[in-house]
Amino acid sequence: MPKPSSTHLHQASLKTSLIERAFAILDQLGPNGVTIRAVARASGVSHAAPANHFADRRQLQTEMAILILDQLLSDVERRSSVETDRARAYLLSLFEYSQSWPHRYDLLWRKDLVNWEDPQLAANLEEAYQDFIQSLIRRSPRVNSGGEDIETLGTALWAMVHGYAQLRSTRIFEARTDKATGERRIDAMLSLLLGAVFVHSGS
Amino acid sequence: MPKPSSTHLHQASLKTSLIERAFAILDQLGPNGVTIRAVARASGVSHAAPANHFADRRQLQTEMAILILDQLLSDVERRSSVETDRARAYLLSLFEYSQSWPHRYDLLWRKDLVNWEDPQLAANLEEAYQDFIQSLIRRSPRVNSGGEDIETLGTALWAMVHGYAQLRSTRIFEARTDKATGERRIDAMLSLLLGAVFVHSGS
DNA sequence: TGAGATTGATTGACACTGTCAATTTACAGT
DNA sequence: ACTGTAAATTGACAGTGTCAATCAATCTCA
Repeated sequence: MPKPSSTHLHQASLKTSLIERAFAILDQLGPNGVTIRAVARASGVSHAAPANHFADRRQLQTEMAILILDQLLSDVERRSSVETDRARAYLLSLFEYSQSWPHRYDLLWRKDLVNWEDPQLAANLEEAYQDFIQSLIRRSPRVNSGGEDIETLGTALWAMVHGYAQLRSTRIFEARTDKATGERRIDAMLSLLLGAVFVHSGS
Repeated sequence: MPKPSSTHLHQASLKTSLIERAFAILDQLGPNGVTIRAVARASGVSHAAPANHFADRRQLQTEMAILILDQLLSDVERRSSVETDRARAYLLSLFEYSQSWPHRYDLLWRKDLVNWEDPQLAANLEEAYQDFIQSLIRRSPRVNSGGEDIETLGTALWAMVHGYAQLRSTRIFEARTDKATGERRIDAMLSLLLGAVFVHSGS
């Protein structure tokens, strides 16, 4: 039960301050800039202070990843409230987030920087993914046979958006960071996959 | 015109030896293990020797990326010679390579480790991608309207395979490294996208 | 042949990094 | 007041990339 006042000389518990600064650095310098010492420096504490709150650099970044995923999912909710198609909300939010916060998105999927064995992180993603699949089923209950095809479709959609987001930051696939172009492209790809499949099986 | 003999005390020019060792380390320890000093150590030279052949650590890895892309494309050719569908050869090779050589595949797309502004690397990828698009067109010349749709389809396919390959190494999408399962999944996704589209417009 | 230049490797240093150990500081409870 | 605990500090160690100075061997050209 930590009191709102400080233990030492920091207002908020140092931990939240560290994470705040870490995000500022991440957005500016990318994942490589997020060093324990840089974060400590930016928070005005000694280089070993963070060790009291994060065992590792990896654990700091893992906790950041959890927050990033939270953010992303709240974007999904926001979008989902103005658009009826929840599955689309997932995919479009995924892409938009990756373009708006490239370094956060990068960090999220970096297996060497983030511990994906972390139960909370894994559970949160799993839950989101299952919800995504459910929203796909709800969207069109009478797709082919069992749920196997829907699972495949969901994987294909998510992977496609993710892959496009990642590849856009290299050279392949128009390297322009023009977000509008990217969104048009994503839209076309989605109707390609969604449209074709659902047309194929009824409707 | 370097003679086949050594300049100092190395048989082959040190540069190729360095790259060889670098690949061995990469395959074993992943991208983070490929440090200038480790490569030098493994080659039995001093820590600053590599500087004569690679300006940067980044440049070493960029040259490795070029070789990786070469390898991958030669896999495409090999597969393409036994399968008539060249577009499929691209996609299946892409996936198989990513599973057989996970660390090489990782390195290839790491923007912070590899310089994608490098003209040769960029040109090689661009050429491959255009060839892939061409093979898609050749596969089914009478798809919708212009080449715009094909371009979108190509992007969707490549992105999907790439995204699936990457996401498989986290937790989402069966984390099992069971290659067979992955290949079945990829196959299903491909027929989803390819099948649906082509069915949709003729055939 | 021999003198000079050039290439390639070495050593040593610097500023970083993550992490650990020992220490000091501040607070809480009895 | 004393003790104990939690948190922050200092200091060290082994790594890292990169740069400068040095040194050796080869090549070039007269």
